[in-house]
Amino acid sequence: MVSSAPAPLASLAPYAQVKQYLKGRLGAGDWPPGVLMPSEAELVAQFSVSRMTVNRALRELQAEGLIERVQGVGTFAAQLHKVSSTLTLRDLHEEIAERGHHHEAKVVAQEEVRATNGLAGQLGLKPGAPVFHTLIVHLENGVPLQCEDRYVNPACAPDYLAQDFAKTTPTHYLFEATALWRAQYSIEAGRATKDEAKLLGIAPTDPCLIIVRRTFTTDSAITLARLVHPGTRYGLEGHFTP
Amino acid sequence: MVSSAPAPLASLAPYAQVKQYLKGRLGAGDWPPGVLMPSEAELVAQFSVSRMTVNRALRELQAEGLIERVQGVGTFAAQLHKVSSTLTLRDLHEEIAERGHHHEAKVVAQEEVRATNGLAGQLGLKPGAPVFHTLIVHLENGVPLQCEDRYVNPACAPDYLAQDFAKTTPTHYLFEATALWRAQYSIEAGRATKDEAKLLGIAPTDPCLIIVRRTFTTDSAITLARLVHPGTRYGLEGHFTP
DNA sequence: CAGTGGTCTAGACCACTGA
DNA sequence: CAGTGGTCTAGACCACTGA
Repeated sequence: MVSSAPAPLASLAPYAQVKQYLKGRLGAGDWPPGVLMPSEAELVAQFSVSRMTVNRALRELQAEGLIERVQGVGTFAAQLHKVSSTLTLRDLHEEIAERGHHHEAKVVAQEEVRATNGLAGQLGLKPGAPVFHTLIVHLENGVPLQCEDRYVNPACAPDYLAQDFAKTTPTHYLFEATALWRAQYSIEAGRATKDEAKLLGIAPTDPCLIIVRRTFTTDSAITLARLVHPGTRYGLEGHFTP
Repeated sequence: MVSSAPAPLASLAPYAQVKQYLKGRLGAGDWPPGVLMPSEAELVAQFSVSRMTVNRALRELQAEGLIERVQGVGTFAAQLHKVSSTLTLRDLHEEIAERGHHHEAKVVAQEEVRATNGLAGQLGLKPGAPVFHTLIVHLENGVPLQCEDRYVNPACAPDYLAQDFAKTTPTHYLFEATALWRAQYSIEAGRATKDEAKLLGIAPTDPCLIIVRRTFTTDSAITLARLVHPGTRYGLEGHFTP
């Protein structure tokens, strides 16, 4: 916090000041990608702080992908070579509620079935083993937004079939009832099945955004869900800032 | 590293050991969401390390969204309430090359045009101002995979039109030539335009995954791109592990 | 060899919460 | 008030790289 340190913005923790300073100069293009940046020792001198403080700032910038550090060599401005952004797959009920809209869920099916070979493989069960199945249409202000076709491993949520999914979404219930630890998903454009199209009130040829998601505990698969959205009514958005 | 500390795995830094221990117990469900976890002081005693070391482990777990910390109160197991995953939008050329396939780009248009009102607004230019435009079809092993309709702010990349986009993708060129700082995107299912369908060799009614992406420097918009992919040939995948 | 980052320590002061 | 986390310091030892 000495005169040589630029703009010592009041009330910001020292490590955050160092971080902000570096981020600003990176954003201004003062260190083009791949270029050697000031060493910890130089920043220590410049800001008159301890090395741990500078180190924290640099470690966090590294975690954010803005810089690269090599032991024994130095710190480099990172190549921003990919735009990686956080895509959040959330509970649809929350999403709709946040928009101030009304969410309604129509439960089309809620039953126990026998796992087909493919399904058993996906959930890590034996073919023919009992599996819980729900088919639910979610509406936003009365308009069908998502058709949720879901299979659940009974071992992970034994009470699944006893829930009233007109009141709680399966996503929400499973978040509460199970120890989610891992998830896997794919996002595709495709067509709804005939039944799904009917439930969504769209033409069978209408493009749909289809998300297939599997979640796991530490050990086993919890659920497999196919989420079909009319392309004209639902999209994903995101942004990326370092 | 005392006998009371469980499994002091050799050759892992102390902060990483603490982190791994907590992560393991969280994954095992030993601390259900919302529950009070050991304090820093308790972990200091348990692992016989300094508080800064424990603090680093906890801070990183917090950054990963696994725990929540409240000053004056304590550390709590987080509600894993959303599955947020890193979605990486990459250079298509790299993506195809990584699959060991052959990438080819057909440049359909490469020109200077005048910005329409809408486009000018998106790029922060005046209506009627000159804008660079390219229309390129990307093929994977000869099969059309993406139709890339892109507008570029001339101020950010004055030499854009002089590039040979059969050899370098616009994405790659712009990564090198500009100081990308922010990006925004949407992902939708929709239909290609008639022209796009012809270029992609699909029926105009075929569902497509459409990504619209805008990138920015610190100050101004760099580029607006509409990326149209045949739904049967392209999808996004991701996973999430804490 | 000097310079780099990776990590740790044993203390410190502080703001905050809840009893 | 005692307990919590947020942060900082001034030192330390180490592994690593390149000259």
